Amino acid sequence: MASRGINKVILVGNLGQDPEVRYTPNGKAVANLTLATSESWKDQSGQIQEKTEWHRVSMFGKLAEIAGEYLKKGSQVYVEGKLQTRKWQDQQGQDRYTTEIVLDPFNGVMQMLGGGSGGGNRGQSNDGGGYQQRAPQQQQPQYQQYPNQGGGQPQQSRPQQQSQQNNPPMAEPDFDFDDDIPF
Amino acid sequence: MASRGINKVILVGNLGQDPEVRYTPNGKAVANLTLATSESWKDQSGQIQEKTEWHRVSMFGKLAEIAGEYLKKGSQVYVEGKLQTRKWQDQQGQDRYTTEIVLDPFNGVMQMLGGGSGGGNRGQSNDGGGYQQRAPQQQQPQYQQYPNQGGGQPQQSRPQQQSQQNNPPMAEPDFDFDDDIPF
Amino acid sequence: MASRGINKVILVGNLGQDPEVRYTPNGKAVANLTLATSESWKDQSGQIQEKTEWHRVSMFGKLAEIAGEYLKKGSQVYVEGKLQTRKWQDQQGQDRYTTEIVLDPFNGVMQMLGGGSGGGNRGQSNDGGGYQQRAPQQQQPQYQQYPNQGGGQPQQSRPQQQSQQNNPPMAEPDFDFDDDIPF
Amino acid sequence: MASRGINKVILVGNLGQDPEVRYTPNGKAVANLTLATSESWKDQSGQIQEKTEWHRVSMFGKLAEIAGEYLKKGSQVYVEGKLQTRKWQDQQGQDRYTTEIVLDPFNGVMQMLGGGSGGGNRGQSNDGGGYQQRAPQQQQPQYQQYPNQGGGQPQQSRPQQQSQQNNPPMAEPDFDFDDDIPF
DNA sequence: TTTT
DNA sequence: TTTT
Repeated sequence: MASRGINKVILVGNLGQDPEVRYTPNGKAVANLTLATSESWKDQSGQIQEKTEWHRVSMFGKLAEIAGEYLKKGSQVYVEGKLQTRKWQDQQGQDRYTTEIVLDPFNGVMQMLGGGSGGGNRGQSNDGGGYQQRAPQQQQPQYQQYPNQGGGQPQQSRPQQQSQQNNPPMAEPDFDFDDDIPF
Repeated sequence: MASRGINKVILVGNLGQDPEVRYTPNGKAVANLTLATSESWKDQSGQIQEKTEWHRVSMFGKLAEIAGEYLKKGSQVYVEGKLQTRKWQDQQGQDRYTTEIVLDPFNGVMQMLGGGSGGGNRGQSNDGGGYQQRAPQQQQPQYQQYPNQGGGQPQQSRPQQQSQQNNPPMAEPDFDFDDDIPF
Repeated sequence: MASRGINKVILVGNLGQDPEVRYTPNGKAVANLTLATSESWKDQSGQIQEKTEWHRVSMFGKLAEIAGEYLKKGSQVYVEGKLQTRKWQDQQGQDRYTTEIVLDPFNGVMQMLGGGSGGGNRGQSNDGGGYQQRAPQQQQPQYQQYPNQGGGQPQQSRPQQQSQQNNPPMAEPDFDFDDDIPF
Repeated sequence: MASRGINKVILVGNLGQDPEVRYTPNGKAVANLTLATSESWKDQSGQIQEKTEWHRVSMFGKLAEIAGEYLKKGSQVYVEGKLQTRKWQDQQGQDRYTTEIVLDPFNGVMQMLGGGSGGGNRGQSNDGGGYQQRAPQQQQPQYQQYPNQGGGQPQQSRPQQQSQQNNPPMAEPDFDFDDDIPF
């Protein structure tokens, strides 16, 4: 993975809702987080102002499973990834663009914050909670992209469904992401 | 400027075109850069693939002036700022969202890269070229937001014009940004 | 503050001990934190290995006061600053070098993590806990460096004392840092 | 590679000298860079002050080879790695500590800046110059640490030599780093 | 020791 | 639309 340029996003924020985790036909997890970061300052009249920024964060595979298992609404988390803008069509067939923070296996870092009793873990299962997870590296690149499954399984046709509505379709990985890869 | 959360973007890339610099009625500069970062990798068949990501970068005041003076199409630049998503209406009155990297006086860093003959400077004027510019800090907060000018000068009505088309309006600062502040 | 180059450190870790806070003759706070970050991995025999890295973090003024008030041993914190290596003499008069992460008013960010009941606050005083503090900007540069006090107060001769021992002297700010500056 | 904490350093600077590249008995490259970052500002009397910070940067394997081939004194480079402090003994047997920025296969990023004629490449060989190199991921962890070679080749006894002098020994990787790994 |  |  060479590149000309650096594309890095670092966020520390709280989840606005439980992670959305979906599975590809091959059983790979894809998680979307909605993360809030906020700034507050005193305005000219001395009033405290606050502004919250919401971020869409996407991750895949093992990271997505960990997110689904340990994060919930309100959890505080550190994420590091790259900016990616995707084009999609809304109901009217118009082009729309959505920018997300994507954690891929080469740049993605996620760390749950506030370990101990104050941590952001779901339920009691605290094992591994509070541990950063670097996106596991892809060991042996596979020869099939996730969206173009050749097999006979019925496609879940996720993209098509979503392109009919006014919300962007779920992020898709731009790297190999296949059943046989152990993450 | 307290905050709950970290919202940081770091990019190193090349400008896709000369910076767009506009001026507010009060004479303050606003610059928009279009920055490319690209990744390349070998795909499964051994072919080299390349993917370019385009980023909108906005800066204000002195930083914007420096960008306008020293950067041009092709310039390589380091920028550090925050993610910000703005809502606007397109011609059809539909809500649209645009995500930008905003360099404000508290977090913004810009540095021109590749000094010397290979630098990204426009023309011969090299004074200060190749120098990083931290967004100058606001010394004395002023009492008027940039968009709500009270004076008698004719507004340049930039937002309105742009909300009639299908491109997002220019970014506006979310901090004080007034004539009397020396940046 | 122009610069040629970027010098940025981002840490998320836990304090190994309560912050050390000292005061200059002018009453300005200087805080030193000892921050642990650790990595764990499976070694070749499948054993889990862990390695902890310890970092010295220095901050000044308001940030130092906040650290002293809200952080304690074990607190989890995000810090962003710059790398700085200082030279000092040990008891034998030999040159020694110590590298620290310095949070100055232009680049420093500190954010307490794990808000709520799990937060890292000392005692009950939770006001402001869990809030990031950007190093306050210096409003009006003053004309006296912290170490060269002209007044009649007895110098606390901190550096001299410490240069007699085998521990590095406390970090000193490399920016204006004077009584009249409101931070 | 899980971790509790974030340990990240991002530098953009110029090399103070050509990279030092050495080879382990197994033929793996280890490179040390000396990187300058500088800040300049106007002091109280209006004089421009400048302060340069020097950083030791260590990298291994393929990254080290690229550094040795394409970087030279004066080259501008982006590096991203982690902070690591190593303990060593000087001639007098006293403990000394040296802090470095280490680019390991999991976090290391290096990008040569200032492509084109102003680039920092050595000689004419420009192939691949100006390309970022992420530290290649270790595909198959091997069972022998670099310093503990079992084979019959004569050790180059690098550490011992250096521990006799007052300069720190060369950095050593804290991860598997063996002949059979293709980087 | 670099760079501007 | 950039860059290599």
